[in-house]
Amino acid sequence: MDDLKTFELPDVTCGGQGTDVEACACETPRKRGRPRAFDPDVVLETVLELFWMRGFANTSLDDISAATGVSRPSLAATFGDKEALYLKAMERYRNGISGQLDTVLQCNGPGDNLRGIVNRYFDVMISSYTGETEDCLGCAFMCTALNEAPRHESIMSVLQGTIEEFDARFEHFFTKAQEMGHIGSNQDPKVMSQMITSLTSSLAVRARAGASREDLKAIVDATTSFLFP
Amino acid sequence: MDDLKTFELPDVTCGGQGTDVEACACETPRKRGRPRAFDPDVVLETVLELFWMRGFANTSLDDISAATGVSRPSLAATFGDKEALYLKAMERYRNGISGQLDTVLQCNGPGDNLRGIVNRYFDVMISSYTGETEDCLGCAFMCTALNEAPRHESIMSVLQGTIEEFDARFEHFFTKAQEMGHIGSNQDPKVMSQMITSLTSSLAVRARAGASREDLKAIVDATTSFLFP
DNA sequence: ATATTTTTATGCGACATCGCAAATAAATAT
DNA sequence: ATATTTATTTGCGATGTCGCATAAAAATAT
Repeated sequence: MDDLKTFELPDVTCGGQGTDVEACACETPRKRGRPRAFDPDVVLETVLELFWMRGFANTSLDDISAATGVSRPSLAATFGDKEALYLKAMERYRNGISGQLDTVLQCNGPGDNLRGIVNRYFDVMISSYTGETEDCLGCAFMCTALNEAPRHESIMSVLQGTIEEFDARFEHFFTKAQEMGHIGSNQDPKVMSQMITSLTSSLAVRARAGASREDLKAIVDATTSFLFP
Repeated sequence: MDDLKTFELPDVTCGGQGTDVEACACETPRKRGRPRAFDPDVVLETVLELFWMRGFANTSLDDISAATGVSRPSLAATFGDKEALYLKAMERYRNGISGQLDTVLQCNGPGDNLRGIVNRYFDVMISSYTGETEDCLGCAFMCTALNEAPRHESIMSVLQGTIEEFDARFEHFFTKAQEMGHIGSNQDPKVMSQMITSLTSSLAVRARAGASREDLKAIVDATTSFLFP
Protein backbone atom coordinates (compact mmCIF):
# COMPACT_ATOMS: atom_id res chain seq x y z
CA MET A 1 0.00 0.00 0.00
CA ASP A 2 2.99 2.29 0.38
CA ASP A 3 3.63 2.31 -3.34
CA LEU A 4 1.01 5.02 -3.34
CA LYS A 5 4.00 7.21 -2.75
CA THR A 6 4.42 7.52 -6.49
CA PHE A 7 1.15 9.42 -6.64
CA GLU A 8 2.71 12.84 -6.33
CA LEU A 9 2.06 15.08 -9.28
CA PRO A 10 4.52 17.26 -11.17
CA ASP A 11 5.40 20.46 -9.37
CA VAL A 12 3.42 23.51 -10.23
CA THR A 13 5.48 26.68 -10.15
CA CYS A 14 4.64 28.27 -6.85
CA GLY A 15 5.47 31.97 -6.84
CA GLY A 16 7.60 33.20 -3.99
CA GLN A 17 5.22 34.28 -1.24
CA GLY A 18 5.90 36.12 1.98
CA THR A 19 8.51 38.35 0.44
CA ASP A 20 8.96 40.80 3.29
CA VAL A 21 10.49 44.12 2.36
CA GLU A 22 12.90 44.10 5.27
CA ALA A 23 13.47 40.37 5.59
CA CYS A 24 14.37 40.11 1.91
CA ALA A 25 17.77 41.70 2.39
CA CYS A 26 19.17 38.18 1.91
CA GLU A 27 21.02 38.93 -1.29
CA THR A 28 19.46 42.05 -2.73
CA PRO A 29 21.89 44.99 -2.91
CA ARG A 30 18.83 47.23 -2.54
CA LYS A 31 17.60 49.10 -5.55
CA ARG A 32 18.32 52.65 -6.55
CA GLY A 33 15.35 54.88 -5.75
CA ARG A 34 12.89 55.25 -2.93
CA PRO A 35 11.91 51.88 -1.51
CA ARG A 36 8.37 50.60 -1.55
CA ALA A 37 6.36 51.29 1.56
CA PHE A 38 4.27 48.11 1.21
CA ASP A 39 4.65 44.39 0.56
CA PRO A 40 3.08 43.53 -2.81
CA ASP A 41 2.12 40.07 -1.58
CA VAL A 42 0.29 41.43 1.42
CA VAL A 43 -1.51 43.85 -0.86
CA LEU A 44 -2.45 41.06 -3.24
CA GLU A 45 -3.91 39.11 -0.35
CA THR A 46 -6.18 42.02 0.55
CA VAL A 47 -7.01 42.59 -3.10
CA LEU A 48 -8.04 38.96 -3.44
CA GLU A 49 -10.36 39.24 -0.46
CA LEU A 50 -12.02 42.29 -1.94
CA PHE A 51 -12.50 40.81 -5.40
CA TRP A 52 -13.65 37.53 -3.90
CA MET A 53 -16.40 39.07 -1.83
CA ARG A 54 -17.51 41.88 -4.11
CA GLY A 55 -16.59 40.71 -7.59
CA PHE A 56 -14.38 42.42 -10.14
CA ALA A 57 -16.79 45.07 -11.35
CA ASN A 58 -18.05 45.95 -7.88
CA THR A 59 -14.57 46.56 -6.52
CA SER A 60 -13.16 49.95 -7.38
CA LEU A 61 -9.54 50.96 -7.28
CA ASP A 62 -10.58 53.43 -4.61
CA ASP A 63 -11.88 50.55 -2.51
CA ILE A 64 -8.61 48.73 -2.96
CA SER A 65 -6.60 51.83 -2.19
CA ALA A 66 -8.58 52.41 0.99
CA ALA A 67 -8.33 48.78 2.12
CA THR A 68 -4.61 48.46 1.48
CA GLY A 69 -3.48 51.97 2.29
CA VAL A 70 -1.73 52.15 -1.06
CA SER A 71 -2.61 55.05 -3.31
CA ARG A 72 -4.08 54.42 -6.74
CA PRO A 73 -1.02 55.66 -8.64
CA SER A 74 1.19 53.34 -6.60
CA LEU A 75 -1.10 50.43 -7.32
CA ALA A 76 -0.98 51.23 -11.00
CA ALA A 77 2.80 51.53 -10.99
CA THR A 78 3.24 48.23 -9.20
CA PHE A 79 0.55 46.01 -10.68
CA GLY A 80 -0.74 47.75 -13.78
CA ASP A 81 -4.42 48.45 -14.38
CA LYS A 82 -7.36 46.89 -12.61
CA GLU A 83 -7.46 43.80 -14.81
CA ALA A 84 -3.76 43.10 -14.33
CA LEU A 85 -4.17 43.52 -10.60
CA TYR A 86 -7.05 41.07 -10.61
CA LEU A 87 -5.05 38.54 -12.61
CA LYS A 88 -2.09 38.78 -10.25
CA ALA A 89 -4.32 38.32 -7.21
CA MET A 90 -5.96 35.30 -8.81
CA GLU A 91 -2.65 33.81 -9.83
CA ARG A 92 -1.54 34.02 -6.23
CA TYR A 93 -4.79 32.42 -5.10
CA ARG A 94 -4.40 29.59 -7.58
CA ASN A 95 -0.78 28.99 -6.66
CA GLY A 96 -1.74 28.83 -3.01
CA ILE A 97 -4.28 26.10 -3.70
CA SER A 98 -1.98 24.26 -6.09
CA GLY A 99 0.77 24.18 -3.54
CA GLN A 100 -1.52 22.62 -0.95
CA LEU A 101 -2.76 20.06 -3.45
CA ASP A 102 0.79 19.07 -4.34
CA THR A 103 1.26 18.25 -0.69
CA VAL A 104 -2.03 16.54 0.02
CA LEU A 105 -2.43 14.47 -3.13
CA GLN A 106 0.26 11.99 -2.31
CA CYS A 107 0.73 9.10 0.04
CA ASN A 108 1.75 9.78 3.63
CA GLY A 109 3.12 6.33 4.28
CA PRO A 110 1.47 2.93 4.63
CA GLY A 111 -2.17 2.89 5.68
CA ASP A 112 -2.88 5.86 3.46
CA ASN A 113 -5.48 4.69 0.97
CA LEU A 114 -7.20 6.25 -2.01
CA ARG A 115 -10.28 7.30 -0.09
CA GLY A 116 -8.13 8.88 2.59
CA ILE A 117 -6.19 10.89 0.06
CA VAL A 118 -9.33 12.08 -1.67
CA ASN A 119 -10.86 13.04 1.65
CA ARG A 120 -7.76 15.05 2.47
CA TYR A 121 -8.09 16.80 -0.85
CA PHE A 122 -11.66 17.78 -0.07
CA ASP A 123 -10.62 18.98 3.38
CA VAL A 124 -8.28 21.42 1.71
CA MET A 125 -10.93 22.62 -0.70
CA ILE A 126 -13.59 22.92 1.98
CA SER A 127 -11.23 24.98 4.10
CA SER A 128 -10.56 27.34 1.24
CA TYR A 129 -14.27 27.57 0.46
CA THR A 130 -15.41 28.30 3.99
CA GLY A 131 -12.45 30.24 5.36
CA GLU A 132 -12.09 31.27 8.96
CA THR A 133 -14.64 34.06 9.15
CA GLU A 134 -18.40 34.08 8.79
CA ASP A 135 -18.16 35.14 5.16
CA CYS A 136 -19.56 32.88 2.47
CA LEU A 137 -16.50 32.43 0.31
CA GLY A 138 -16.86 29.65 -2.21
CA CYS A 139 -14.32 29.49 -5.01
CA ALA A 140 -12.81 32.83 -6.01
CA PHE A 141 -12.67 31.77 -9.65
CA MET A 142 -16.24 30.60 -9.83
CA CYS A 143 -17.52 33.62 -7.91
CA THR A 144 -15.74 36.21 -10.00
CA ALA A 145 -14.22 34.80 -13.18
CA LEU A 146 -17.42 33.17 -14.44
CA ASN A 147 -18.96 36.61 -14.28
CA GLU A 148 -16.25 38.39 -16.23
CA ALA A 149 -15.02 35.73 -18.63
CA PRO A 150 -17.02 36.79 -21.70
CA ARG A 151 -15.85 40.38 -21.41
CA HIS A 152 -12.18 39.75 -20.67
CA GLU A 153 -10.22 37.35 -22.76
CA SER A 154 -7.45 37.14 -20.18
CA ILE A 155 -9.87 36.14 -17.46
CA MET A 156 -11.46 33.55 -19.72
CA SER A 157 -8.00 32.21 -20.36
CA VAL A 158 -6.99 31.84 -16.73
CA LEU A 159 -10.35 30.24 -15.98
CA GLN A 160 -9.79 27.65 -18.68
CA GLY A 161 -6.27 27.06 -17.46
CA THR A 162 -7.46 26.42 -13.94
CA ILE A 163 -10.07 23.93 -15.11
CA GLU A 164 -7.47 22.17 -17.22
CA GLU A 165 -5.06 22.02 -14.33
CA PHE A 166 -7.61 20.31 -12.12
CA ASP A 167 -8.60 17.90 -14.87
CA ALA A 168 -5.01 17.01 -15.65
CA ARG A 169 -4.20 16.59 -11.98
CA PHE A 170 -6.94 14.08 -11.29
CA GLU A 171 -6.75 12.22 -14.56
CA HIS A 172 -3.10 11.66 -13.91
CA PHE A 173 -3.80 10.75 -10.31
CA PHE A 174 -6.41 8.12 -11.09
CA THR A 175 -4.47 6.74 -14.03
CA LYS A 176 -1.55 6.11 -11.72
CA ALA A 177 -3.88 4.71 -9.10
CA GLN A 178 -5.32 2.31 -11.63
CA GLU A 179 -1.92 1.21 -12.85
CA MET A 180 -1.17 0.21 -9.29
CA GLY A 181 -4.42 -1.61 -8.88
CA HIS A 182 -6.05 0.72 -6.41
CA ILE A 183 -9.11 1.01 -8.60
CA GLY A 184 -10.50 -1.71 -10.80
CA SER A 185 -9.27 -2.05 -14.36
CA ASN A 186 -12.89 -1.86 -15.50
CA GLN A 187 -13.25 1.67 -14.17
CA ASP A 188 -12.36 4.74 -16.18
CA PRO A 189 -9.86 7.15 -14.58
CA LYS A 190 -11.42 9.96 -16.57
CA VAL A 191 -14.81 9.26 -15.03
CA MET A 192 -13.35 9.14 -11.54
CA SER A 193 -11.64 12.43 -12.23
CA GLN A 194 -14.89 13.96 -13.42
CA MET A 195 -16.63 12.83 -10.26
CA ILE A 196 -14.06 14.58 -8.12
CA THR A 197 -13.99 17.82 -10.09
CA SER A 198 -17.77 17.85 -10.31
CA LEU A 199 -18.16 17.46 -6.59
CA THR A 200 -15.58 20.19 -6.16
CA SER A 201 -17.57 22.72 -8.14
CA SER A 202 -20.71 21.72 -6.32
CA LEU A 203 -19.05 22.34 -2.96
CA ALA A 204 -17.90 25.74 -4.15
CA VAL A 205 -21.42 26.75 -5.12
CA ARG A 206 -22.92 25.49 -1.89
CA ALA A 207 -20.28 27.22 0.20
CA ARG A 208 -20.99 30.53 -1.49
CA ALA A 209 -24.68 30.03 -0.78
CA GLY A 210 -23.97 29.62 2.92
CA ALA A 211 -23.38 25.91 3.48
CA SER A 212 -21.27 25.20 6.56
CA ARG A 213 -18.05 23.23 6.82
CA GLU A 214 -20.09 20.39 8.32
CA ASP A 215 -22.68 20.45 5.55
CA LEU A 216 -19.94 20.12 2.98
CA LYS A 217 -18.09 17.41 4.85
CA ALA A 218 -21.24 15.35 5.07
CA ILE A 219 -21.66 15.57 1.31
CA VAL A 220 -18.05 14.59 0.73
CA ASP A 221 -18.20 11.66 3.15
CA ALA A 222 -21.34 10.28 1.56
CA THR A 223 -19.86 10.55 -1.90
CA THR A 224 -16.43 9.15 -1.16
CA SER A 225 -18.02 6.24 0.69
CA PHE A 226 -19.93 5.48 -2.45
CA LEU A 227 -17.00 5.95 -4.82
CA PHE A 228 -14.36 4.17 -2.72
CA PRO A 229 -16.20 1.49 -0.79
CA MET B 1 -41.09 -0.64 -16.22
CA ASP B 2 -43.99 1.72 -16.88
CA ASP B 3 -44.52 2.31 -13.19
CA LEU B 4 -41.80 4.89 -13.66
CA LYS B 5 -44.73 7.10 -14.55
CA THR B 6 -45.06 8.00 -10.90
CA PHE B 7 -41.71 9.75 -11.10
CA GLU B 8 -43.12 13.14 -11.91
CA LEU B 9 -42.34 15.79 -9.37
CA PRO B 10 -44.74 18.28 -7.79
CA ASP B 11 -45.57 21.18 -10.07
CA VAL B 12 -43.45 24.26 -9.73
CA THR B 13 -45.42 27.43 -10.29
CA CYS B 14 -44.57 28.45 -13.83
CA GLY B 15 -45.31 32.12 -14.43
CA GLY B 16 -47.40 32.92 -17.49
CA GLN B 17 -44.95 33.53 -20.32
CA GLY B 18 -45.59 34.87 -23.80
CA THR B 19 -48.15 37.38 -22.65
CA ASP B 20 -48.54 39.38 -25.84
CA VAL B 21 -50.01 42.83 -25.42
CA GLU B 22 -52.44 42.43 -28.30
CA ALA B 23 -53.09 38.73 -28.05
CA CYS B 24 -54.04 39.04 -24.40
CA ALA B 25 -57.38 40.64 -25.16
CA CYS B 26 -58.86 37.27 -24.21
CA GLU B 27 -60.66 38.50 -21.13
CA THR B 28 -58.96 41.72 -20.10
CA PRO B 29 -61.29 44.74 -20.35
CA ARG B 30 -58.18 46.81 -21.04
CA LYS B 31 -56.86 49.09 -18.35
CA ARG B 32 -57.52 52.75 -17.92
CA GLY B 33 -54.57 54.84 -19.06
CA ARG B 34 -52.09 54.73 -21.90
CA PRO B 35 -51.21 51.18 -22.81
CA ARG B 36 -47.70 49.83 -22.57
CA ALA B 37 -45.70 49.98 -25.74
CA PHE B 38 -43.71 46.83 -24.90
CA ASP B 39 -44.20 43.29 -23.68
CA PRO B 40 -42.64 42.90 -20.22
CA ASP B 41 -41.82 39.26 -20.88
CA VAL B 42 -39.95 40.08 -24.07
CA VAL B 43 -38.06 42.77 -22.19
CA LEU B 44 -37.21 40.35 -19.40
CA GLU B 45 -35.83 37.94 -21.97
CA THR B 46 -33.46 40.59 -23.30
CA VAL B 47 -32.59 41.70 -19.79
CA LEU B 48 -31.69 38.14 -18.88
CA GLU B 49 -29.37 37.87 -21.88
CA LEU B 50 -27.60 41.07 -20.89
CA PHE B 51 -27.15 40.12 -17.24
CA TRP B 52 -26.13 36.60 -18.21
CA MET B 53 -23.33 37.72 -20.49
CA ARG B 54 -22.12 40.80 -18.67
CA GLY B 55 -23.09 40.22 -15.06
CA PHE B 56 -25.19 42.37 -12.80
CA ALA B 57 -22.72 45.13 -12.04
CA ASN B 58 -21.45 45.39 -15.60
CA THR B 59 -24.89 45.89 -17.05
CA SER B 60 -26.18 49.43 -16.74
CA LEU B 61 -29.77 50.52 -16.98
CA ASP B 62 -28.68 52.51 -20.00
CA ASP B 63 -27.46 49.28 -21.63
CA ILE B 64 -30.80 47.68 -20.90
CA SER B 65 -32.70 50.68 -22.13
CA ALA B 66 -30.73 50.68 -25.37
CA ALA B 67 -31.11 46.93 -25.92
CA THR B 68 -34.83 46.85 -25.23
CA GLY B 69 -35.86 50.23 -26.57
CA VAL B 70 -37.57 50.97 -23.28
CA SER B 71 -36.56 54.15 -21.49
CA ARG B 72 -35.12 54.02 -17.99
CA PRO B 73 -38.13 55.63 -16.28
CA SER B 74 -40.42 53.11 -17.97
CA LEU B 75 -38.23 50.26 -16.82
CA ALA B 76 -38.31 51.63 -13.30
CA ALA B 77 -42.08 52.05 -13.36
CA THR B 78 -42.63 48.52 -14.63
CA PHE B 79 -40.01 46.48 -12.82
CA GLY B 80 -38.65 48.65 -10.02
CA ASP B 81 -34.97 49.31 -9.55
CA LYS B 82 -32.08 47.41 -11.04
CA GLU B 83 -32.07 44.70 -8.41
CA ALA B 84 -35.80 44.06 -8.77
CA LEU B 85 -35.39 43.87 -12.52
CA TYR B 86 -32.60 41.35 -12.14
CA LEU B 87 -34.66 39.24 -9.77
CA LYS B 88 -37.62 39.20 -12.13
CA ALA B 89 -35.42 38.19 -15.06
CA MET B 90 -33.86 35.42 -13.01
CA GLU B 91 -37.23 34.22 -11.78
CA ARG B 92 -38.34 33.90 -15.37
CA TYR B 93 -35.14 32.03 -16.23
CA ARG B 94 -35.62 29.64 -13.35
CA ASN B 95 -39.25 29.03 -14.16
CA GLY B 96 -38.32 28.26 -17.74
CA ILE B 97 -35.87 25.59 -16.64
CA SER B 98 -38.21 24.23 -13.99
CA GLY B 99 -40.98 23.83 -16.50
CA GLN B 100 -38.75 21.84 -18.80
CA LEU B 101 -37.58 19.63 -15.95
CA ASP B 102 -41.16 18.90 -14.90
CA THR B 103 -41.67 17.54 -18.38
CA VAL B 104 -38.46 15.65 -18.81
CA LEU B 105 -38.09 14.08 -15.39
CA GLN B 106 -40.87 11.59 -15.79
CA CYS B 107 -41.43 8.39 -17.67
CA ASN B 108 -42.44 8.53 -21.31
CA GLY B 109 -43.96 5.09 -21.43
CA PRO B 110 -42.43 1.62 -21.25
CA GLY B 111 -38.81 1.29 -22.27
CA ASP B 112 -37.97 4.54 -20.53
CA ASN B 113 -35.40 3.70 -17.92
CA LEU B 114 -33.61 5.62 -15.22
CA ARG B 115 -30.51 6.28 -17.26
CA GLY B 116 -32.60 7.50 -20.17
CA ILE B 117 -34.47 9.93 -17.98
CA VAL B 118 -31.28 11.28 -16.44
CA ASN B 119 -29.74 11.66 -19.88
CA ARG B 120 -32.78 13.62 -21.00
CA TYR B 121 -32.37 15.84 -17.98
CA PHE B 122 -28.78 16.57 -18.92
CA ASP B 123 -29.78 17.26 -22.51
CA VAL B 124 -32.04 20.00 -21.24
CA MET B 125 -29.34 21.46 -19.04
CA ILE B 126 -26.68 21.28 -21.72
CA SER B 127 -28.99 23.05 -24.14
CA SER B 128 -29.57 25.84 -21.69
CA TYR B 129 -25.84 26.07 -20.94
CA THR B 130 -24.70 26.22 -24.56
CA GLY B 131 -27.63 27.98 -26.21
CA GLU B 132 -27.93 28.47 -29.92
CA THR B 133 -25.29 31.11 -30.52
CA GLU B 134 -21.53 31.07 -30.17
CA ASP B 135 -21.71 32.68 -26.74
CA CYS B 136 -20.37 30.83 -23.74
CA LEU B 137 -23.44 30.82 -21.55
CA GLY B 138 -23.17 28.45 -18.63
CA CYS B 139 -25.71 28.82 -15.85
CA ALA B 140 -27.11 32.32 -15.38
CA PHE B 141 -27.26 31.84 -11.63
CA MET B 142 -23.72 30.61 -11.27
CA CYS B 143 -22.36 33.25 -13.62
CA THR B 144 -24.04 36.20 -11.96
CA ALA B 145 -25.61 35.34 -8.61
CA LEU B 146 -22.46 33.83 -7.10
CA ASN B 147 -20.81 37.15 -7.80
CA GLU B 148 -23.44 39.31 -6.15
CA ALA B 149 -24.76 37.10 -3.38
CA PRO B 150 -22.71 38.55 -0.50
CA ARG B 151 -23.78 42.10 -1.34
CA HIS B 152 -27.47 41.47 -2.00
CA GLU B 153 -29.50 39.49 0.45
CA SER B 154 -32.28 38.97 -2.06
CA ILE B 155 -29.89 37.47 -4.59
CA MET B 156 -28.39 35.21 -1.96
CA SER B 157 -31.88 34.09 -1.11
CA VAL B 158 -32.91 33.22 -4.65
CA LEU B 159 -29.61 31.41 -5.14
CA GLN B 160 -30.24 29.29 -2.05
CA GLY B 161 -33.80 28.63 -3.17
CA THR B 162 -32.63 27.41 -6.55
CA ILE B 163 -30.10 25.04 -5.00
CA GLU B 164 -32.75 23.72 -2.65
CA GLU B 165 -35.18 23.21 -5.50
CA PHE B 166 -32.69 21.07 -7.41
CA ASP B 167 -31.77 19.11 -4.30
CA ALA B 168 -35.39 18.47 -3.40
CA ARG B 169 -36.23 17.53 -6.95
CA PHE B 170 -33.59 14.84 -7.24
CA GLU B 171 -33.81 13.51 -3.72
CA HIS B 172 -37.49 12.97 -4.29
CA PHE B 173 -36.83 11.50 -7.70
CA PHE B 174 -34.31 8.92 -6.51
CA THR B 175 -36.27 8.09 -3.39
CA LYS B 176 -39.22 7.20 -5.59
CA ALA B 177 -36.94 5.33 -7.94
CA GLN B 178 -35.55 3.31 -5.07
CA GLU B 179 -39.00 2.52 -3.67
CA MET B 180 -39.78 1.00 -7.04
CA GLY B 181 -36.60 -0.96 -7.16
CA HIS B 182 -34.90 0.89 -9.96
CA ILE B 183 -31.84 1.45 -7.85
CA GLY B 184 -30.52 -0.97 -5.26
CA SER B 185 -31.73 -0.69 -1.69
CA ASN B 186 -28.11 -0.44 -0.59
CA GLN B 187 -27.64 2.82 -2.47
CA ASP B 188 -28.44 6.19 -0.96
CA PRO B 189 -30.86 8.41 -2.92
CA LYS B 190 -29.21 11.41 -1.39
CA VAL B 191 -25.85 10.39 -2.80
CA MET B 192 -27.32 9.77 -6.23
CA SER B 193 -28.91 13.19 -6.06
CA GLN B 194 -25.60 14.76 -5.12
CA MET B 195 -23.92 13.10 -8.07
CA ILE B 196 -26.46 14.59 -10.46
CA THR B 197 -26.40 18.09 -9.00
CA SER B 198 -22.63 18.05 -8.80
CA LEU B 199 -22.25 17.07 -12.40
CA THR B 200 -24.75 19.77 -13.26
CA SER B 201 -22.67 22.52 -11.69
CA SER B 202 -19.56 21.15 -13.34
CA LEU B 203 -21.21 21.29 -16.75
CA ALA B 204 -22.24 24.87 -16.10
CA VAL B 205 -18.69 25.91 -15.30
CA ARG B 206 -17.25 24.11 -18.30
CA ALA B 207 -19.84 25.58 -20.62
CA ARG B 208 -19.02 29.07 -19.46
CA ALA B 209 -15.35 28.36 -20.09
CA GLY B 210 -16.09 27.40 -23.69
CA ALA B 211 -16.80 23.67 -23.66
CA SER B 212 -18.94 22.56 -26.60
CA ARG B 213 -22.22 20.70 -26.55
CA GLU B 214 -20.29 17.59 -27.59
CA ASP B 215 -17.69 17.99 -24.86
CA LEU B 216 -20.41 18.16 -22.26
CA LYS B 217 -22.37 15.25 -23.70
CA ALA B 218 -19.28 13.08 -23.59
CA ILE B 219 -18.84 13.85 -19.91
CA VAL B 220 -22.47 13.11 -19.19
CA ASP B 221 -22.43 9.84 -21.11
CA ALA B 222 -19.34 8.60 -19.34
CA THR B 223 -20.80 9.46 -15.95
CA THR B 224 -24.28 8.07 -16.48
CA SER B 225 -22.79 4.86 -17.85
CA PHE B 226 -20.91 4.54 -14.62
CA LEU B 227 -23.81 5.47 -12.35
CA PHE B 228 -26.51 3.46 -14.16
CA PRO B 229 -24.75 0.47 -15.67
C1' DA C 1 26.85 67.72 -1.22
C1' DT C 2 24.58 67.13 -5.61
C1' DA C 3 22.42 64.46 -9.10
C1' DT C 4 19.71 60.54 -10.28
C1' DT C 5 16.27 57.23 -9.61
C1' DT C 6 12.16 55.32 -7.88
C1' DT C 7 8.11 55.69 -5.15
C1' DT C 8 4.46 58.39 -3.07
C1' DA C 9 1.01 62.20 -2.68
C1' DT C 10 -2.36 65.35 -4.51
C1' DG C 11 -5.49 66.76 -7.65
C1' DC C 12 -7.80 67.52 -12.04
C1' DG C 13 -10.86 66.19 -16.02
C1' DA C 14 -13.74 63.13 -18.66
C1' DC C 15 -17.12 59.92 -18.44
C1' DA C 16 -20.72 56.66 -16.78
C1' DT C 17 -24.45 55.62 -13.79
C1' DC C 18 -28.45 56.15 -11.12
C1' DG C 19 -32.58 58.29 -9.16
C1' DC C 20 -35.84 61.73 -9.61
C1' DA C 21 -38.81 65.51 -11.38
C1' DA C 22 -41.49 67.82 -14.88
C1' DA C 23 -43.70 67.89 -19.25
C1' DT C 24 -45.94 65.35 -22.96
C1' DA C 25 -48.77 61.60 -25.08
C1' DA C 26 -52.38 58.10 -25.48
C1' DA C 27 -55.76 55.54 -23.82
C1' DT C 28 -60.57 55.04 -21.08
C1' DA C 29 -64.48 56.93 -17.98
C1' DT C 30 -68.25 60.15 -17.42
C1' DA D 1 -65.99 66.96 -25.14
C1' DT D 2 -63.65 66.88 -20.84
C1' DA D 3 -61.46 64.71 -17.08
C1' DT D 4 -58.75 61.02 -15.38
C1' DT D 5 -55.39 57.64 -15.55
C1' DT D 6 -51.27 55.50 -16.99
C1' DA D 7 -46.93 55.52 -19.96
C1' DT D 8 -43.47 57.86 -22.17
C1' DT D 9 -40.06 61.44 -22.99
C1' DT D 10 -36.60 64.64 -21.74
C1' DG D 11 -33.35 66.35 -18.86
C1' DC D 12 -30.96 67.65 -14.52
C1' DG D 13 -27.95 66.77 -10.40
C1' DA D 14 -25.21 63.93 -7.33
C1' DT D 15 -22.03 60.50 -7.11
C1' DG D 16 -18.53 57.17 -8.36
C1' DT D 17 -14.71 55.69 -11.28
C1' DC D 18 -10.71 55.72 -13.92
C1' DG D 19 -6.52 57.51 -16.09
C1' DC D 20 -3.15 60.84 -16.17
C1' DA D 21 -0.13 64.67 -14.99
C1' DT D 22 2.51 67.15 -11.75
C1' DA D 23 4.83 67.92 -7.44
C1' DA D 24 6.99 66.10 -3.31
C1' DA D 25 9.70 62.59 -0.76
C1' DA D 26 13.24 59.08 0.13
C1' DA D 27 16.59 56.28 -1.15
C1' DT D 28 21.40 55.41 -3.79
C1' DA D 29 25.39 56.82 -7.03
C1' DT D 30 29.14 59.90 -7.95
